[in-house]
Amino acid sequence: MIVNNSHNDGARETNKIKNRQAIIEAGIQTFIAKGVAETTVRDIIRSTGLASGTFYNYFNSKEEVLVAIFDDFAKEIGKTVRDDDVQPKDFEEFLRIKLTRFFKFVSSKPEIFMIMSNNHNLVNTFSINTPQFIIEIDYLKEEINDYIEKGVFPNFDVDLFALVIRPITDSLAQEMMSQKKIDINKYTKKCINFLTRGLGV
Amino acid sequence: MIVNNSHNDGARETNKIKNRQAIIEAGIQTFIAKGVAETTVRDIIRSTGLASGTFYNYFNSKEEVLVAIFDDFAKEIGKTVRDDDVQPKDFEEFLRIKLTRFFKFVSSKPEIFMIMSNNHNLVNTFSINTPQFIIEIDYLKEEINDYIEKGVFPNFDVDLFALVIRPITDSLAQEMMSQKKIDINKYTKKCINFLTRGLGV
Amino acid sequence: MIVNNSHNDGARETNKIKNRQAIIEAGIQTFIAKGVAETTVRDIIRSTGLASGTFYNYFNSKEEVLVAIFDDFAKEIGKTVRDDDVQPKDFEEFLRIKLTRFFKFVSSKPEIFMIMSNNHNLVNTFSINTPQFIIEIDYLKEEINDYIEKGVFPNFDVDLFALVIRPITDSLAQEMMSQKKIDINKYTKKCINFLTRGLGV
Amino acid sequence: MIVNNSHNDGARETNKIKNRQAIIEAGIQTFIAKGVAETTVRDIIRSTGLASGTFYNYFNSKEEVLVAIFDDFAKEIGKTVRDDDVQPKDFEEFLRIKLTRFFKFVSSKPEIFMIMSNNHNLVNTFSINTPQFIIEIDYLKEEINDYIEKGVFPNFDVDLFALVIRPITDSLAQEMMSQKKIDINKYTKKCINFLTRGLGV
DNA sequence: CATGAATGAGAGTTCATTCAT
DNA sequence: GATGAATGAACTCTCATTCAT
Repeated sequence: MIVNNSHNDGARETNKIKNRQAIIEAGIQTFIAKGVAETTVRDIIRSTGLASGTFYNYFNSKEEVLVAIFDDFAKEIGKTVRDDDVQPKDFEEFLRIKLTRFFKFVSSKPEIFMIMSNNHNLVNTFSINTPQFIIEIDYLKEEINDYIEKGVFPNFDVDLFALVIRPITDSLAQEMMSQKKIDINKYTKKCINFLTRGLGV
Repeated sequence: MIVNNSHNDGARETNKIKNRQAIIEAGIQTFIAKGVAETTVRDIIRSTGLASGTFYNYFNSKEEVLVAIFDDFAKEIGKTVRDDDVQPKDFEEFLRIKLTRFFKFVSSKPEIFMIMSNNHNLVNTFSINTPQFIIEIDYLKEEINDYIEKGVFPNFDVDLFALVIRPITDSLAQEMMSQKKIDINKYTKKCINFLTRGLGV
Repeated sequence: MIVNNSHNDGARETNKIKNRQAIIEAGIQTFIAKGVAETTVRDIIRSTGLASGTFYNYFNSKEEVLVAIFDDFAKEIGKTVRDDDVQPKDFEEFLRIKLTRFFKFVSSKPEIFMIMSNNHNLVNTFSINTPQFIIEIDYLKEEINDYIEKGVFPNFDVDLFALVIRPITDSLAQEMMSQKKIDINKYTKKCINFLTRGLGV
Repeated sequence: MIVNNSHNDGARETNKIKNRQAIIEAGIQTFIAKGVAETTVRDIIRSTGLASGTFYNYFNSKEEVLVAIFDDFAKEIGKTVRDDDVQPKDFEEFLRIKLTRFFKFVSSKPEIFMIMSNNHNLVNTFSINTPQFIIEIDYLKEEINDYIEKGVFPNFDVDLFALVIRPITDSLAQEMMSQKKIDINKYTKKCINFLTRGLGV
């Protein structure tokens, strides 16, 4: 038996990334199809075509896959929303920029909301927190506090903002995604209005 | 000869109610202690002292217990918040009455929030919808619409209210319950302020 | 509530017989519907409307019900086939009388064959022996031996007859019952022919 | 680049065959010892020494094991009875060859008949049809029809033969196996006689 | 690093049976 | 004799995880 064992490490590395991504994709599809609680590691790995043992080279449990999915999502949302040279002239413009990007992103990646609004058992989960989400919210707070310090935004209850921004945008996003016609503009406006007035900014 | 043919089923009936309640209580404690996903039917039944088979005379799965817990909670919240002869003179007063009761009730019955903010796996906050919650929110909408029709409240976006009231109060309640000193007044005010202004009422 | 509890024993006795019969009927239907192996005591008692505990006043297991069904069947078959003043002039006529009655009876009471030819699991049972069947076959042997002694029938291998009569008639009966048009005459003749010649009578 | 990708699966493959056979053997012994209805999957797997979960890598239920046992038996019987260059000069010789082999085989492999004539519940003799038995009987019919076409056998009711051959040989085999002294010759002759005459060949 | 059969703890569930009413 | 909820042993089956190849 002759084996060419001189794998260049680039190929191996690529394959690792590919497998990890395959597991995550399979996880998304399986969580949507069966619901989180009903999904097993076997379900996920089965739909990748990889061997069951291979799963454990990448994750230790389906929960880790779930967190990876949400964290990836949070990171992407963060990057999308953040990545910016534009200087808003006030809080409303700030929100308009951020929220437009958020709702756009969500409508282009509906999977996360399909995972959350599953109808597979009697319990309908509608919000999940993972470490990355907390980081992203913290980053947002900092950014706002900067603007307040610089006098671009007036002073307001940023902690309250940080507390409600996720539940409110999640609710609106889920509502939006459940509509036949997805009207990003409408939900963005609604959200800006509600938040600026609610926070008195 | 006189025979009471009801087999003295009063006792039996009473026992059935007692057992059902025991399972629900055990469910609450176990969900808090182990987290929903990690709880098994056996965990619940074990801590009731009943036989394992007895569980299935009352529920078909732990999810059914979970729903029973949340539905009971929703019903109680609903009853507490609703039960009312007081006529509010405006929306702010209406919210003050309702939200005060809500936060009071929550602080007297923290179990549901302890179930929701579990830290047992990597996913550490979630929120749950059950049929009864939907019913209660619907009831609230009707009540508000009545007041709008009567001219007591001005016209505003009641659907938006219905959409955000749960996530916002849940977030605030969880925040409140995680504090050392529970300040019902503070959270009530914060919430009234945010909602009245946010909705422009 | 007033109840006349002075049951005359006749009524009670009647009720016992009625309940027993109800259980047997329910057993037949359930065995046909679900297959013997898959049927539980609860399945049987459920479809009688009686309480589960009541079952045990009549039978100790589903197998006892099964045996009761088959034994009743064997007894009835026996009575039908036996009940006779007619003196056959030879073995062929003897068989004609008996087998005609047998196939007629079977076609009027197909339940037993529906129990045996169930398709509920991979295993297709096609013959079941119970004590009463053995008794009935013994009785038949005696009758034949009498006729042989009296010189009405010639001498032949009655033990072989006793051994094959059940499997052969069962097979033919099942074949007959599976046809669209049930032709009693055809199967009777086929059977007489086969047996008289096979046994050399 | 040449890779032997078979992971030395020869050993693995061998082990799979060994395990499957072990389960079948354990099934035979357990069915004999406890009766089919009373045997559980656990009983079978326990007496193999394999882990309980391993059972389900091979079979889905005890019934599948039972069918495997009977099908293996049917296949072996078929091969034994069939495998032949000898040209019989008539139906009697044909039967003599086949039935001798059948009764010999049965007496060398009594397990199947021990499974069928269990005394573990009140029902104490039964017979089982599996796909392979049907195939083997069909094969036998074809063979006979060939000989009839060729004029080696006279025309006779082959369907009747196919219908009764199993029940009759089963009955005789069971009778034979229950004797202290197993007289293959006697039962073969009895069977040939009965069948040739019964079918008028 | 991938494979996939074996493992065995343990989850869910059933169900014959009991027994207080 | 009838009732039917409670019992708990025991069954079926799953599934995360391991590990030899």
